[in-house]
Amino acid sequence: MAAKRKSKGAYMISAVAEMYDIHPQTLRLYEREGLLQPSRTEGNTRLYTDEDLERLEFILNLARDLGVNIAGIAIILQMRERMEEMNRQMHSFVEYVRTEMLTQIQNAAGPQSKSAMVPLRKPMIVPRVTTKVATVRTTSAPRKPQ
Amino acid sequence: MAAKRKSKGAYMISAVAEMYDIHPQTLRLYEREGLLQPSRTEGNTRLYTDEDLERLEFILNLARDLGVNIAGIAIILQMRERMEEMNRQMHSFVEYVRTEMLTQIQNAAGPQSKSAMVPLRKPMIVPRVTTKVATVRTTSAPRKPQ
DNA sequence: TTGCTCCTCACGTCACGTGAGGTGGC
DNA sequence: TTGCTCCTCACGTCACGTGAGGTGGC
Repeated sequence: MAAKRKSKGAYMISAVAEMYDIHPQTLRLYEREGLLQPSRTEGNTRLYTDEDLERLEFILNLARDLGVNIAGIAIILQMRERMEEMNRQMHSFVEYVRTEMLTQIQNAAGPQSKSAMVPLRKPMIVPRVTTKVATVRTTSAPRKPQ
Repeated sequence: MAAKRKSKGAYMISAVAEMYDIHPQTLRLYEREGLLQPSRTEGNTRLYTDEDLERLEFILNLARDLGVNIAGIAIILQMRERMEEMNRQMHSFVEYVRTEMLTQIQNAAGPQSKSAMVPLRKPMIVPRVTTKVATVRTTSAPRKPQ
């Protein structure tokens, strides 16, 4: 359940704290532990972009709902990035194959024999992938807010 | 650093505890929390297979060296399985493309025109992927053994 | 000045690991 | 019997979240 927010904004710590019902010290803690890197104004005040907030939502989902500690969140964030990168590579590979295959076939057949092209033996199956974090089967209850 | 162990074994809890310098109660805790599912003898004694031990090593790496709590380990194990599945799909897709492409080109060209085949415009780049858990940039120190 | 920001220090609570204690089967 | 197993209960320690307290700039 993402909190509503305008796009292209930049928020000071108290605004973010209110939006997500989180203590400002907790936001500073997450930064100190390397989970979030908001930019700063010249006066050293933290500024949270929409990208930071998307990341924060992910973090809060892990911390509050799933009870993951900070070390775990750091690793999960890394794995999420790795999976997104895999996804990008996969899709660009699929795209490459699609176009390159046509080119190859046309080259091989020559301009006069378009009718020689036949359908693929089986459909190309592009793996569907999500980087969302699912429910968990551990019995340890998430930490209650303190 | 994996501890040495014979393949195809099945180990009782005290053997595993000694091999990995871990308290038997901790092994029972990990099972209760859903991280490990060793089989049981008819007399209800836990039996750890090599597969269980491989999983245990992964768990201990996360818990001891990286300081991840149980909820985090559960999620990371899920993500690891998902990434391994992605890898399998990716490689089978690559294999499919390799063979299907040849078939297509040969079909299109007909038996008489093998020379019409040209090299691909650019090499096929198969994404390289690892499901290992890397070092972490959080500053929180792992829990000391107690 | 007011209301924000920054920071450090400290404390309460909970999860995790472990120890004790009692049971039962090979 | 011995030495393992099973289980539950309980405790010490640490991480996480939060509050207080003092500073400084718009």
